Amino acid sequence: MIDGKWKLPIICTLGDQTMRFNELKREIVGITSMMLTSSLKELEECGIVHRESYHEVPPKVEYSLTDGGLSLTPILFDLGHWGHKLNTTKEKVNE
Amino acid sequence: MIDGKWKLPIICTLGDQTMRFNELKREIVGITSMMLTSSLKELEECGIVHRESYHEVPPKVEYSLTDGGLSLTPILFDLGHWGHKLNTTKEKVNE
DNA sequence: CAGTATCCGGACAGATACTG
DNA sequence: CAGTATCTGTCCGGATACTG
Repeated sequence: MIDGKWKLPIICTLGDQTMRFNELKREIVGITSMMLTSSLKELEECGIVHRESYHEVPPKVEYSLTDGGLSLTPILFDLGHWGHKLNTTKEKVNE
Repeated sequence: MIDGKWKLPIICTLGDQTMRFNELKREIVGITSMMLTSSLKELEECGIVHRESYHEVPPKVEYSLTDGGLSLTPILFDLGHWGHKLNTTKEKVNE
């Protein structure tokens, strides 16, 4: 569901903010327009990301997490903690 | 870290049990020896899975989750719950 | 029983160039 | 600004056959 290399970085970067396309692109180092576009589209289809498009010139599109997406972040936070703890434990063993 | 198609199924199947190679292979539908071997090896290197090998004939190898691996399961459980809730919400919207 | 060796196809990430 | 189109290479997963 959140597969692909960039979904997690996007969700974490977005957090509780509302960001525009190029803001995200600048924040997420190494991502290309293509990857960002396709990842955002999939996240939107999953109901994780909300997309607000203003039909203006120049175009303006804002992305934010839906409630569903927001409810994922604490779990991701736990997961991050778990990964960190696991690594420090491993380092201790290696010493 | 837990990428690849089979890591999660393996962790979930293992749970708090100790299982042998072919037990896992039988339980996890569709997995091949290769995938199971390589996934188990990576999980072992991450410190998630413990491997106990008895040098007998016929060979006997038992796999179980380490404490680190066990501490992951509740998070995975939350994640599963989250995914489920997200889907049911989406279905409601589609109705 | 518990793997290893080898080959193969397809999906995906990335680079580049272009557009409304 | 916010994307799309196209091409390309790589790597992962899968099938099959073999082994201590």
